[in-house]
Amino acid sequence: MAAVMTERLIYEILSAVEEIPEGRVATYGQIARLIGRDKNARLVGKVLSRAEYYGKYPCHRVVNHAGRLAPHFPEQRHLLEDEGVKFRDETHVDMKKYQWDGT
DNA sequence: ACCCTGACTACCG
DNA sequence: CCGGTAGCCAGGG
Repeated sequence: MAAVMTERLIYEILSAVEEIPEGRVATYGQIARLIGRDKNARLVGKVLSRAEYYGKYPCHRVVNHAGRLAPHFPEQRHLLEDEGVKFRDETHVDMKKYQWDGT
């Protein structure tokens, strides 16, 4: 049963990620909140780290609360810049301007 | 059940 | 939004 719940969790997380508009970014906490699990931000990260295994989703549009890019995901910056997202430095997205409002 | 781990976060300072 | 600290909770061994 625990496995079943995980599968549903994965589905919910990926569905939420799929809603992030192009050129916008969301935080792990935001995604967790969207699926009604605001305490499970870390789990969101875990699922996204394996997202490519489940299918293709815009996981590059998810960053941490400070706009920091995900580790072990070198292409993330390039993918975001291609959508017009500006960076304040090598590793941080300008959250003030590009964080998705959830609508 | 216990312990460790992590693509996290809220809270200082 | 930097750095350190302390909660957090599902997974895997």
